Amino acid sequence: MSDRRQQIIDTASDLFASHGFHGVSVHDIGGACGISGPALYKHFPSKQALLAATLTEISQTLFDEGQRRVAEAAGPAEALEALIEWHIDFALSHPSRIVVQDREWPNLDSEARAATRTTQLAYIDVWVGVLRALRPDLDQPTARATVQAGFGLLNSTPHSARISPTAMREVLGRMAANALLGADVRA
Amino acid sequence: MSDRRQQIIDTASDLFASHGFHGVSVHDIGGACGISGPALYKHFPSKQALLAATLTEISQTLFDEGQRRVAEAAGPAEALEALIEWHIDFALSHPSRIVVQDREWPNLDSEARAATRTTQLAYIDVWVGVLRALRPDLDQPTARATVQAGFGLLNSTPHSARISPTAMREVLGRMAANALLGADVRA
DNA sequence: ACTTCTGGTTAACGATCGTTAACCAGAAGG
DNA sequence: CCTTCTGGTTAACGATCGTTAACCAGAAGT
Repeated sequence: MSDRRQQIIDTASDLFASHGFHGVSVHDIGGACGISGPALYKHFPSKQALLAATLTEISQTLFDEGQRRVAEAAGPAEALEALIEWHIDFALSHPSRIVVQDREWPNLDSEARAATRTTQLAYIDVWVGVLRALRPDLDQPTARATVQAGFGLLNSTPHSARISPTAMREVLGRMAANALLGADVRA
Repeated sequence: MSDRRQQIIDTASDLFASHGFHGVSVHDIGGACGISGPALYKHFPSKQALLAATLTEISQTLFDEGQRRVAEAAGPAEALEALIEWHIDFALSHPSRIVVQDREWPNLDSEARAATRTTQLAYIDVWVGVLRALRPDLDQPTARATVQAGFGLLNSTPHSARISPTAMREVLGRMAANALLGADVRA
């Protein structure tokens, strides 16, 4: 079964992150999996479908686990803390997924793009719900923009400098909490 | 003279942002400029060189103006405020440049990549200098990671824009200041 | 034991890409 | 008036790409 399928997704994710969707050939992907070229078509109907599988897997994982952690949290403050920790953990342990997710979605055909967009929006709205419980002053569009800026902050990890994962976790967690919750430090 | 050259850079920047470097052909770029295909080679020696010109222009602009605004500022707090405002203005008015800058640099050859990396690092260090004046507790690697996370936050604009530019400016400015300066709101 | 299914292989096709070549209209300069 | 330079054109080349076709070894099913 699809031990292979998952291996292909993992491998392709790394390659897409490094060179971009159009910068990687099916021959490259197959080769990195120990098989070659057209063998991919035994697992995916096209190269685009492989990208689509990668992207939907990511957004589904983020959404499912995010929702789970919110449901388990004692209150909105704990929920936000749990979301931040979850997103940081995912971004630190799967940097190439993060890169692919916000770099390659224009390369999807319109149906796959709509599908992942829906799941991404659902994930955003998990955050928005928690955030608005803590900051009722924010209307929904503003809360969405705020959350998306928070993602930009957290997703900067793969591009960023060399400090230890532990230190990075601390830096990002503090920055995200301050960005999302803080009263204006400027007068 | 190179009215055309600049037009090509501007046009290519938009196309690269929409479809990725390898997703756009020289025929596409030329066509969008009203000329066609190989005419580009009268202005740039290769497609990669066009991308390199785009990226160096962006990083140089960010660095030059950033440095200028810091030099004109009355103190570190005003300098940081000026940097935030400058970066937001640039990101809001040139979203495709922002996208291209942090998406396409793996597609450069190694010398061009090194060159733009140097300028980007210089821009980061402008921020780092200002930030460490305000937060002497941060060592340099941590300050760099902090600044880069701040860029991630500010650079999220192109992926987000569903509120007015004015509102976005306010949201991002507040979030960035809190992320960079705020004392930990958790405790 | 025979058939079917699964997941590979290599070869080949048509399309498209970046790039070069050959050519040319018009402005600039002497 | 002749030459040179500038910035275009179209045609063509070789490489590479995604995809399909044809084939095949081995496991599984009956």
